[in-house]
Amino acid sequence: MRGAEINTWQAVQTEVLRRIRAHIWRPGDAIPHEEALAEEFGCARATVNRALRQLAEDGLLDRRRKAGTRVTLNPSRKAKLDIPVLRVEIESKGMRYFHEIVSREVAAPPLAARARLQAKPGEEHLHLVALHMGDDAPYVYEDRWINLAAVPKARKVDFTAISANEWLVRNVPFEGGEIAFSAVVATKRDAAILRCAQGDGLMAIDRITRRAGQVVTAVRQTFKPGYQLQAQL
Amino acid sequence: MRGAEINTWQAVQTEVLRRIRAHIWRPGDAIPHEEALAEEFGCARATVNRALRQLAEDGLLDRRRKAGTRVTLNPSRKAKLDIPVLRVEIESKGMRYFHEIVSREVAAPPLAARARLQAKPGEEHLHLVALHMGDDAPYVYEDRWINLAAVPKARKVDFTAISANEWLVRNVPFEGGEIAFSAVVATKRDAAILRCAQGDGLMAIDRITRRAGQVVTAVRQTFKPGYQLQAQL
DNA sequence: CAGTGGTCTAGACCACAAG
DNA sequence: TTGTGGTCTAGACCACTGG
Repeated sequence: MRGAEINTWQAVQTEVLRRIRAHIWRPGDAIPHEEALAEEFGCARATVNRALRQLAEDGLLDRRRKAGTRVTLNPSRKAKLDIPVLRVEIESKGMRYFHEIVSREVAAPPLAARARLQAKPGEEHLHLVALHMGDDAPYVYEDRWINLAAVPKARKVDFTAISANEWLVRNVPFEGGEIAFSAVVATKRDAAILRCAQGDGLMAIDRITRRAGQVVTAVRQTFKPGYQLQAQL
Repeated sequence: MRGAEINTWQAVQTEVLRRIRAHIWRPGDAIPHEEALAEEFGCARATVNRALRQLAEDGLLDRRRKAGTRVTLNPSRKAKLDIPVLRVEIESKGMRYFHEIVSREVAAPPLAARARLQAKPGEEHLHLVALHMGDDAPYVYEDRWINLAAVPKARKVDFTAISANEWLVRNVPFEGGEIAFSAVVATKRDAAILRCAQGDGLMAIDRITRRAGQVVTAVRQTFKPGYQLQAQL
């Protein structure tokens, strides 16, 4: 007899995965088309489509109209990173969250920052330096520019009551942006603010958030020594 | 007259997104149920479902049976990272790829590595240290343990012809794993291998890959100074 | 218990791209 | 040109969970 019927998309996906892992279908091979699989499994084509579509999104299959479906040759491992609001991240580790504003000014950004902000010379931005603490120890320190032309309301917000990140997330729906991770060496200033040693290796995250073609905010967050960013494969 | 009909799942998604961004539906609010939206948009419920399901996967909506659909209160920004095979990454930057084996031995891993490998004392593993080059300059240096109990074939593979990563991806279908990013300071040894200065800040990636409950391989990759990991939000 | 999302089906038409 | 995936529909039943 045949095994249990394969008539849910998860079951189809599991079976297809099994065949890929068992090398019944090898990297680069074409697999049967949806209609054929639907007939074999005894389910609707939409069910097969749902299963294969997700495997394609996960990078295990390559699908093209007319060309059919193939097992990906060079599967790039995809990691999904959650970048939570810092308060949530710190509190989820069981620590008490607190943050303080180190400095706040309205000014025209210097040349280096202007490029990232797509700002014209002399255009005023809000410049915030803030420190996020977990259990009274520095956790991350951020240097942020907020485009007042895009977010005029920000000029009057009390960012000691709510962090800039959190306020922006809640009040300025963003449409996209870029994020980059790099490793830096703690400068004397970094060390003083984060209470670490000069020369420590620190993780830095640079983010740019856009809306309607404008840059809403650009921020560099510098994490305490030993910080790890984790994800599942 | 009404605008163009909303009868593709992308159009539904766009319209829902617009309402979230325009704060017509605010964070924490419940939105109409699928059937109501389907009627409003003049499309099938399955179409609405497809649109909302993906928004939920992206973290913008919370959906629960009976409770309905709500706009997520603390949207964590999700970044999708592609971790390609290094050869592909380097070649995609227009550089010529080359790699060399620094050392290769079969040995029982030391205590520190044993934990990550879930290995018993005395269990033999393949220990590989390799250097990946882009245009004859060191790009990343990796220290890898391969579990020979899980992958006996690896013992005889010529890893000068194909990198361990690439061989494993093609020959040992993995089922999952963890990845962690951190910042380290270049040791004297790191500096010698990567041809950088001792004390430079370096990005390090630790990966563990599993299959059938076993650890297949654990690797630490240390990148050249200035390396950035980029992603879209 | 009953409301809501989750999924399946059978059929249809469309969009894209390989040959 | 034509095969293949992409999507929509209308209806149905199921699974979970809030009240």
